[in-house]
Amino acid sequence: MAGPFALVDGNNFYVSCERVFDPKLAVMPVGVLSNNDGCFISRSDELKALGVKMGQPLFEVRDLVRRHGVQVFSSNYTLYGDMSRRVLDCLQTFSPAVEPYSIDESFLDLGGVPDRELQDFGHDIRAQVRQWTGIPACVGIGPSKTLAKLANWVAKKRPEHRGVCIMTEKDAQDRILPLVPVENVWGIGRASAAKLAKLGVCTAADLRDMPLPQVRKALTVMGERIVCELRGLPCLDLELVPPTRQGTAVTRSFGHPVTRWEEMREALAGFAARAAEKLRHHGVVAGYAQAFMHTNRFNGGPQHSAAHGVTFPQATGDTRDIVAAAVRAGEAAWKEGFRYAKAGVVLSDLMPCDAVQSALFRSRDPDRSARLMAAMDALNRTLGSGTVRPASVPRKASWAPRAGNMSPCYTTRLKDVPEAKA
DNA sequence: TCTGGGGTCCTAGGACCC
DNA sequence: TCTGGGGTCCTAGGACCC
Repeated sequence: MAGPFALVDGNNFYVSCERVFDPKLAVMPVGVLSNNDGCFISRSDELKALGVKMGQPLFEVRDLVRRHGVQVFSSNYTLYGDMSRRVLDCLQTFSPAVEPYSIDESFLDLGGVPDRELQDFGHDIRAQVRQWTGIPACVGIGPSKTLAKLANWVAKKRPEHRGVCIMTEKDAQDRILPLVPVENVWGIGRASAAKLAKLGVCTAADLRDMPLPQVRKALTVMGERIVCELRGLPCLDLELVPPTRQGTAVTRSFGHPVTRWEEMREALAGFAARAAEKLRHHGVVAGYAQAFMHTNRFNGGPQHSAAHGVTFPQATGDTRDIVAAAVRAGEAAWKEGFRYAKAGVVLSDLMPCDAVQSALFRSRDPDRSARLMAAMDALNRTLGSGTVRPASVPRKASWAPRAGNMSPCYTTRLKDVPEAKA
């Protein structure tokens, strides 16, 4: 196990992406909404100061949004994904071992950087990410991933650190851990925090100092691992090769309630086609497909929630198989007379394409299928997604999620590239 | 009226087997 | 009337993450 580890995290990442391309947003309260323009999932500091919470529904704060001129964006994952890649390119110049952890966070192995240089190194990372991409970031450094995460949280919360917090030394840990509420430790959520509170464990330091058997009893093996990491004994290494995934899903809330099977069928077919693309992108096939749908659980109307699955005779990545299975499963789950708010297609039992067990009676020649899918993916990549699609998927979805204020794809679509006049 | 999406891991409990 | 024990596998559900 190497280390120390750094965690680099883009501040208010989606909001920062919007700000890079629209400088007048810099001093305004800005928020980015979840799909379907539902909840706030990224907030500028100004918006946080107005009291808008993470995950808060837009409709609850409409008044405040109007009064304060809050700039509200629909999420633009094409933009955020591309910005994320640029940040990653930048980080890779600082360490040969970088683990992208989420769209806005990466772990770096800083083995080989002398302790006394870590502070400057952290500031260099921050400055270069800012200069190359325009994204403000914070850096936390510690002997384990959990302590690096915790240091990053401190760097973000406490301005006196100027965006970089080093927790490699024991005395820094002893100083800082008592100040961090235990629910801010990576892996401790609401339920665990409530359990710990009953035991009088309130801070990261309290948790670190718990006897292991007691931790195990309260939080199982996960808790034990967290405590070891808090003590500076790394249990988690960088994951430099992404683990093979267990499943993949495409699910959406609808822009309006869906009441007709016809519309649901189109939606499921579209989700299935997209899920099949994701499979092929990862070089895997699926053995099982599930469709689910449910009504709006918030509105007190008649509720229905159902799921149905189909096992493939032979694991497949062929859009035609997956769409057919999803529609069949959906038909079994469908019940007339409800206002459906959301549906999805989940694929599981994934395995690498080359490990597929041949079915005794197969309906398709796998080589022909693979060639057809590759051709279709290539066309959709170059000519735009949805150019070639199953006949059951309409060009424009009637149930499409709301996206009232989407920013341009500044970095990935030629007509959206910003113009500069010199 | 309006409340996201996509993952991972662990555990408990039932089915099944010898 | 008395009615085993221990293992595996699978699934559903909870908890957590961003």
